[in-house]
Parts: sequence; C-alpha cells; structure tokens
Amino acid sequence: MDKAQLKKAGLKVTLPRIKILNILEASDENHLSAEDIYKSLLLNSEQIGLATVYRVLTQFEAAGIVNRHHFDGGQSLFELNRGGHHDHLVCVECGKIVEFVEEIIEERQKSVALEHGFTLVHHSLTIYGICPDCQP
Amino acid sequence: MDKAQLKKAGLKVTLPRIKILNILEASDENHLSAEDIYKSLLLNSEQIGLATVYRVLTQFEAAGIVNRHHFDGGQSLFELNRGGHHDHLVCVECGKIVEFVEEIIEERQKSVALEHGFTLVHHSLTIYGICPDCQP
DNA sequence: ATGTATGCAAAACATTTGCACCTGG
DNA sequence: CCAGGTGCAAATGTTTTGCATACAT
Repeated sequence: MDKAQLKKAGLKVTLPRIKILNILEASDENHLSAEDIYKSLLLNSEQIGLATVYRVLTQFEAAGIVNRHHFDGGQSLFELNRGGHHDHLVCVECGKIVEFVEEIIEERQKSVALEHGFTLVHHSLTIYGICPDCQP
Repeated sequence: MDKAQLKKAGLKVTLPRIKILNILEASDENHLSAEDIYKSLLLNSEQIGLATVYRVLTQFEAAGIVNRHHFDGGQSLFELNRGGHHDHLVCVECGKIVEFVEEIIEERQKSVALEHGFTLVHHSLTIYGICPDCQP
C-alpha cells in the first residue's frame, strides 16, 4: 500500500503524492518525464501544479521511491524503483526504452572504481541504438 | 594542424572556431562546459559571443571533433575527441573526472545490444563515486 | 560576390523558488 | 493548531534562434 511507503519516507500522505505515485504505478511506460505526469494529471482533471510534480518527484528520488535518468535530450525521466537495479537500452529513432541486467558489467564497474581508489556511489550505463522496429 | 580539421568537416576556417579549438587543446582539464570556454575566451580578450560558442561546439560535435557528455548536473561538458573511446569515473564531491577503458564492458555492451536486436549507435557509461582525495 | 558565420538580444526549455494560502495529523 | 505541503507566478540556468551585419573563399 502506497501510504505506508510515503510515511516511511517521512512524507505526509497528501493527495498530490498519492496521485503521482498512482500514475507511476499504472503507466504502461516505466519512464516518464515530469511533464508526462503533469499531463496525465490534467487528463484525470486533477488540480495539481507542475511545480508540485517536480517537488514531489525530487522528494521521491531522495526517498528512493523513484530513480531519475538523464538520457540524451533535455528532460529527466523518472522511473518507479521496483527494487532490481538495471541499465537501459534506448532507441535513438523512436525513444523506446528496454531494461537489461548484465552481471559481468556490474562486476567490472566495481573493479574499475576500486582500481582508481573511488568509493562507488552509483553509475549510469545507457546504450543507444536502433531497435528492431526502427531497423531499415 | 587545426585548419585542415575544420576544412575536412566542411566548416569555414574562422577565428572563433580556431580559438575554441585552441582552448580545447590547451586546457589541462579535458572536459569543459560552453561557459568555461566562453570565460576562457574573455580572459584572452576575445570578442566572441556565448551563442557562437554553443553553435561551434554543436558543429564540432556533428563533425566528430568533440564529444558531448551529460553528467549529473545541468550543463553539458565537451571533450576533444582524441580518438580512443573511453568512459568516465566522476567524483560526486569535487567533480574530478577520470577516464578509463574497460574492454570487457565494451564487449558485453555489444552483446547486450545484439541480444535485443538493436544496432548499436553509441553508449554512455559513467561511474559516480568519491575519489581518493575526497575520502573521509 | 555570395553563401556562411557571427554578435547581440530575445526566446525557448526544463527546473526551481518565493510567498500566501491550504491541509494532514 | 501548526509544521509541512501546495498553487501560482516569477526567477533561474542552460541552450537555441531571429536577424542584421561581417567575413571567408
């Protein structure tokens, strides 16, 4: 249940937060921009400002409820954190996003950080390509 | 010689382009923002607008002369393309950037793209961590 | 000469913030 | 009740664009 998730993060259970969480959960596309979410709220006739969407998403990010990605092209995309870490394959033609997990790459990244004396915080791997549907 | 590089890209050899190329080559920091370059030009008392810096960098990117990176935090960083592909390790404390090459990771990325039927275009791997100097 | 480039100012975006009002616990 | 949350509008930071002028070939 969503409300517990919010409380655990020390956030009051407010209508905007619940609505936004619902949209993230219900969307068939896992990666949404703040604008996408805002439009979605408008469609549902919700009276929520874009600024609030950004504020809520930023708080959700800090609470580990969502992850923020900066793929090529201006805006950030937000994805519900469903637990398992994964990286992304993005189609440069149609924008489709495919998630993948590659244990070997994860391992090697840890080694690289270690070799350079870095304490690993997080990482971002995005492969850009042309998906099967956009192939000539 | 720089001029040949510009001509080869179909770009006229103009003063702003040469100056910007010089700054990229001369800087001891390989990764500069448009603003960094602009400030650098001002220090050298060059009369070049920020808009021109952006236009030139965008053209350089299209010509393969520089690479553009979107690390965490607003602006883009530009790096002279010296040939060898590499990925980046970024310190979240001080912003230091270390380049690295990891053949195994490169290989696995190709496999991942292939397995999903994607034609690989390019990729971006950034590891964020805390560098030795910023370690507590 | 002539098509490109440039400078400047203004526009366009994505995101953040100030502030008065509202609301959840 | 009251700290925290929200809406709106205005501010911000970065990058792009329109347009008249200047320059490379």
